[in-house]
Amino acid sequence: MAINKSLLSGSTTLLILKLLEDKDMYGYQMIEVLTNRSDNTFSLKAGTLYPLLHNLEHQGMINSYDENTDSARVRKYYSITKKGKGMLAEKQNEWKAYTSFVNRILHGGVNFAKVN
Amino acid sequence: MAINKSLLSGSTTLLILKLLEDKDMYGYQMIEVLTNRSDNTFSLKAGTLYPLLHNLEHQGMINSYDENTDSARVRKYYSITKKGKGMLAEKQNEWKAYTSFVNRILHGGVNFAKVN
DNA sequence: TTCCATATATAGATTATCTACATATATATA
DNA sequence: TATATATATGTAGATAATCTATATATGGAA
Repeated sequence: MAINKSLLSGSTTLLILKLLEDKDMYGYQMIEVLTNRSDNTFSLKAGTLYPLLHNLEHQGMINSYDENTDSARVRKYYSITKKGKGMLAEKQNEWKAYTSFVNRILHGGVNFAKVN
Repeated sequence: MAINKSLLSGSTTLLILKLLEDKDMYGYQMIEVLTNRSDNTFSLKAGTLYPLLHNLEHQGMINSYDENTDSARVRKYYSITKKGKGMLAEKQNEWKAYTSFVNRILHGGVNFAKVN
């Protein structure tokens, strides 16, 4: 399997799809969850997330629906589609392959003995 | 520790510095080694590598010297500097922190129970 | 009422990587 | 011998992911 170059930077998509696999969420909530789960070391910026969500929806990976709470405020929830689940599986494999590769370089191991 | 955003895409620098920690190498050789170690799934492009090497040298992370073989061909070898080793240590920590975070999202675990 | 948190959105800048091209030598093959 | 392929380094311009900055609007707290 060739490693998709977009993964090198694009792990944000992987994270978003994974969150939505668990449950429907709205954008601001995703930012909060990711910040909390990383102990505040990682924070996805709103200016990164919203265009990404629009793009994923355009590609048919996720769907959106407005949820009217009792107040005037409207939250835009997203759900993952079947196609999106396929993309998630793919990106998870790529993530695993790429991190295995980098870790092999960083820590050596059986393949490190290979002649160069 | 806040995760340096440049790591999300910039793991190439980490790989290069790690290779040079082991031994001096020339550019084309780095490309070959990384390709081989990844079982041909990853290939760093020359157009990516050479500007990156020039940049790292400009920053004082690596030094270069020409090695004249008996033939007319000249290979440009690079060695890592003390400063470069510092950068390598930093980037290794960031790599570890970021991959731990993503893996926590992907696989759940103790911190997964946190309330959102 | 004023400030901060919540919530979504877009424009423009930055940066890493890519493709494509250029140059030159070494080696293998037709 | 000629020609293609591998080795080796380099730059220019394009693409894509993310960022900062800005805009808008509501809810709640000081």
